[in-house]
Amino acid sequence: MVRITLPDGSVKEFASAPTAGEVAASIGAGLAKSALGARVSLNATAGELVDLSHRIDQDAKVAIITAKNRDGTVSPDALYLLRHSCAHIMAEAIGRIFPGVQLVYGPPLETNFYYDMAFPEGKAMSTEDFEKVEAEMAKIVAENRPFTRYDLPIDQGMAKLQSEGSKFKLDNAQRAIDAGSTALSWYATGEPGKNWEDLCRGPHVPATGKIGAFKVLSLASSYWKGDEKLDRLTRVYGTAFATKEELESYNKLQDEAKRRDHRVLGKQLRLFHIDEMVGQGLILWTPKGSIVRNELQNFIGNELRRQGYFQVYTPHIGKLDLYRTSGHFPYYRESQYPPIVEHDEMARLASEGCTCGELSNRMASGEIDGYMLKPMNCPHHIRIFASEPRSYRDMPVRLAEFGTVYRWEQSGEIGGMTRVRGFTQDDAHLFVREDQIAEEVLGCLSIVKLIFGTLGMHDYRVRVGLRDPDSAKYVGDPANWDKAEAACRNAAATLGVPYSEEAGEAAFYGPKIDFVVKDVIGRSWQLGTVQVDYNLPIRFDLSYAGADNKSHRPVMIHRAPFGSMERFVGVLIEHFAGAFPCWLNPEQVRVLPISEKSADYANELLAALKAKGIRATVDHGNDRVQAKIKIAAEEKIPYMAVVGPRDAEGRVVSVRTRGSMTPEGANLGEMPFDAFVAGIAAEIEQRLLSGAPGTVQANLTKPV
RNA sequence: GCCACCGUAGCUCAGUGGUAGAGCACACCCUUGGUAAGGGUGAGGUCGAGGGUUCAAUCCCCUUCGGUGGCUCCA
Repeated sequence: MVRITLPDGSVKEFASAPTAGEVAASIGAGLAKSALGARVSLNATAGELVDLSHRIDQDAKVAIITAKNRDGTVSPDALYLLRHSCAHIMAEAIGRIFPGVQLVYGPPLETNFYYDMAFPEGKAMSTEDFEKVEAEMAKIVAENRPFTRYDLPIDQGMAKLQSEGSKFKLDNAQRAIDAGSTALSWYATGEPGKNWEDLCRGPHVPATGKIGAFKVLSLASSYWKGDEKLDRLTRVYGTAFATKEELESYNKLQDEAKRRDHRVLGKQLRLFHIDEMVGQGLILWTPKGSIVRNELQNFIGNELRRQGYFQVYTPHIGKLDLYRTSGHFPYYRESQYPPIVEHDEMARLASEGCTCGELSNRMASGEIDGYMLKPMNCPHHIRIFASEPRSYRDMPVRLAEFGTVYRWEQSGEIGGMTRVRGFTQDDAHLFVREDQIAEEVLGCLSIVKLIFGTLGMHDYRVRVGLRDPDSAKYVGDPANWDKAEAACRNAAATLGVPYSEEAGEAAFYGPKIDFVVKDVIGRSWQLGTVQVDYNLPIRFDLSYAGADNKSHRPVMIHRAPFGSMERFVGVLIEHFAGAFPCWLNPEQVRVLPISEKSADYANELLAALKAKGIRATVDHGNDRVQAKIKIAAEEKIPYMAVVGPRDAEGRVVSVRTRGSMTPEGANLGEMPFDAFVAGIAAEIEQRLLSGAPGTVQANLTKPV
């Protein structure tokens, strides 16, 4: 007797061990038909995802997986099964088109799946083959062949793999054995021995026909086991859903993501430019993007003054010796631009016949000096701190600078504004007494909180990087580490958002708090960071005079709430989909005269707006208003002031937003001339988000 | 850095072994129109760069630069 408990709490009893499919059938024929798999739990855990053919030989909780949950939401388990199964179908299809392809590994992912394969020498798949592959896949799906599992004991299974001669599958099997598997399983798409099959631990949907919709997405390369020294593989991405509708909405989402992509919007809205002639990964801030950046810098600058920071300026280069002391040179040589050597030195070395290799070595050893583009701002700031004697009364000393740094990123990693070779950090270094760490870290976080709150960015992750207790790579006194870690943890807790503590994620010099956001295509980016540092003060032998008249070592806090201006603005473009709130927007109001007859009134409004420091223009073109509206809306200008003879007569403006796609909804109606100007000014002054209470938009649309 | 794909007008893209096309943007003219594109005319390209094959290359081949998607990396 096997007792099966269903999710609603009801219990079914079976005389002999049923398969998951039989359990489904016992509940109803409809369920049996739509079932894709089951989740079986022997204890209180979430349980294991299994095939419908899986036999349940003891009492268990069983949930039958169908494409949609009972509440109509899409089941992640169902997608997992569909995609895992579709990976097999795609592999079979590709195998038909490219005989001799070796399979490596094909897992399902969050929104898609891939299959890594090794193509025979000289053969390669291209995106042009996608149609052919999809056509083959469609055939396999139409044949509705069952996924049939069979198990072999390890020795037989390994012998089978040996004879087939795939080192990749042999390795997969070996890893499964190492992980404790007692048998190896295969899945045939149809009949074992007759149809296509793959070593696979499963589970799968019952038959190929369950794949309602699929698509081959893209082609990429990967390394076997992610190791660049091992075989290079071809990775084919695809995705699958239970229905065509789901695939369509997935496609729509991808299009939407593309529309929000900061690289696309940045070009469309002329926010920044990357120029071949200037160099990869080097951002040129155009006038419009510069306005956004400037507003952000002013915003944070105000807060820094309030918190007692001192603004400093430092040059873009520094002597190699500075970086030998800080430890950046030569150890991080790979990620820095090569050093700059002076004319005389170069001439002398050339006459000696010094090779590049020698030059490099002699620089590393300190025999030759030169300058380096700064990879970080801290060394310069440290020298400012060290430039005068410091007393415990002066502490903390907070030095802030929008400092531009340069790093040599691999060419394949550079892209858009989020990964660049030159970027400006909203950097600051706080030189603090040990007893001030906790409070100062809190102060740093309050800035981050203010920024994220003001910009309405709530979808971020906080990571507290702690030291790995088993590692000896960390510098400093363990007792200090404990205190610093506690300070970071407590500070993170004040943010009111969930945070994760990650052991081993600390820098070697101290613990840190990182803020991580995702971009539209799901890539994670670290933005702001706060790091406690015990190391650099030692390397630079920093000190201050204590109350006891003895010399004490300060602790440094590195912090950059935005991270880098480039990356932050890139993420911000995507966050707002280019529609910046009024205070950040390059153009805040566009005045749209109905015709030339209203030109004077339009100019009067423009002058009044400009007098308040509002960024406004007039569209005096001979287009009709409809066209002017379309242009302004496409430029994502928050407010349009439509003015015609009626408005001039009543001294009002007709306000419209770039608003929604419903034209009527974006037309806000009339507002007195002075109230409009004052309303916009107030909205900017308070840095309100678009549509937030207090904005012109909200005031005009609020119910009477 | 590695692999695949891509590079044609300011932008988005079509196209061909016989020296190029659309839409939008731009300029000018007509139109003065009340909430997401009125109409006409025109200008604009060394087809990313260098080399090769060919009677002939934007198209085929090689190299190079740049972009995209991944992999690897990221103090």
